[in-house]
Amino acid sequence: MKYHHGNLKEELISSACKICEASGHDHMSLRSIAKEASVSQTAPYRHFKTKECLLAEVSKRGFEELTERLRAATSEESKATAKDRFLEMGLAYLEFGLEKRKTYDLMHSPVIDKVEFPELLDAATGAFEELVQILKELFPGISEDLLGKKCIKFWAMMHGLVGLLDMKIEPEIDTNASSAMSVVKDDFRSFLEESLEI
Amino acid sequence: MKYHHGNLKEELISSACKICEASGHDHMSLRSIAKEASVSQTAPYRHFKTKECLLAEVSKRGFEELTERLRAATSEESKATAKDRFLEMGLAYLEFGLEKRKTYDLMHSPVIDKVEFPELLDAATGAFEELVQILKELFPGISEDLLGKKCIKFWAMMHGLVGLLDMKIEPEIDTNASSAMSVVKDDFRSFLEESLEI
DNA sequence: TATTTAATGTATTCACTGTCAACATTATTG
DNA sequence: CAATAATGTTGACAGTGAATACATTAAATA
Repeated sequence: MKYHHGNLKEELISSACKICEASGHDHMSLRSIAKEASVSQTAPYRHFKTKECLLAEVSKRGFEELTERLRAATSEESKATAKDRFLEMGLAYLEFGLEKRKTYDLMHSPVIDKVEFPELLDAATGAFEELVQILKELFPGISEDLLGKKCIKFWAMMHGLVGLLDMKIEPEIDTNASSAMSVVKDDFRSFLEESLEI
Repeated sequence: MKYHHGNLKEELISSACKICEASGHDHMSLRSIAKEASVSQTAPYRHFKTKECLLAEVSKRGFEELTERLRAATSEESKATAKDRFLEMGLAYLEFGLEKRKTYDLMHSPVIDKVEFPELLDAATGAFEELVQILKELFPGISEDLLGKKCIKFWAMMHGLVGLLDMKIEPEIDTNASSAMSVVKDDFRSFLEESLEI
């Protein structure tokens, strides 16, 4: 058992990611993270000025993974049409939001002020940029103005949908057909397609 | 200074609401709430089994106010068309989300599991029902299936938009015209109108 | 009305948290 | 090889949610 860990920073981050996805970001304590990395409770302070900095890093990793998934979904290698790749992107966004629900929460939690973490903001913007790119391809020559609207519309719908899928607020209408989940499962394509129009 | 407060439960809730909107739900401590109500730090436990129960109450009040605002916006007294009242509702939702941002965060925070608080879930569903009603009026005889889709689409867009307006994730396109805020200010009506189509 | 009983508020304590300062060990470098 | 920087540990502090035992008052009952 050597005194110096060697790669503690990385290990702390991955421990934090693990705990986050397992228990949610409000159950992430520095002590538990340190314990997970088999290190003393104050060791993290050699690598992160504050707990928030570590959380910001976890959040950043989340956005990076999201970006990666969105990029993969819209990869031109698939030789699908731009529209199909756009639809794949919507699905990828939702899948990420549902698979990594707790991380997704952290990424959008107000406990981390993105303004204080430029790299986090960059990572978040990077994910957004994937959307901008595919929409530019889908609508060649589109005005910046209209492009912005389409982006926001799509992003808001996706973000809102992920939120709804967990809230279980459902109207008192036919609970089977009307659940948010059913929209995703049965009609997500048309749901998304429609979002292209403005 | 009498020993028994008389109306402590209510005062605790309003103190909690105050602190929530002032500092955000992750800065709400039972001690600060109790202090705000000029009472000992364990007094809240006579009225709330756990802190989460108090937070749930604050969240519930939030949904009730939202419901009230949505109802007012769609009130038939205005004699406006159903469509106009629907648009007013969208605006009211956004206004609530922006004015009471921190409370809105609590209302959608995963720290409160709505399944454990039926009354909270009812309050949340109540707000949703306002949307269901106006859409039923707007589309007489609409199928339950389609109604559900329209509801979810609107709700997701509104929820997503409120989230985006605070995140400040903006694409690297014209930052003035493309900001989420500008969509709200300049084109919210058409943005919303379009959301009616499916 | 008198007395019992339930409701409500307090004081004390506990384990846990983020953070800090002081110290120990190891790696780096002149 | 010695000095110094980097990295990890120990122990402490104030603030947190929560539980317990106790104090005070309101309500119910005889």
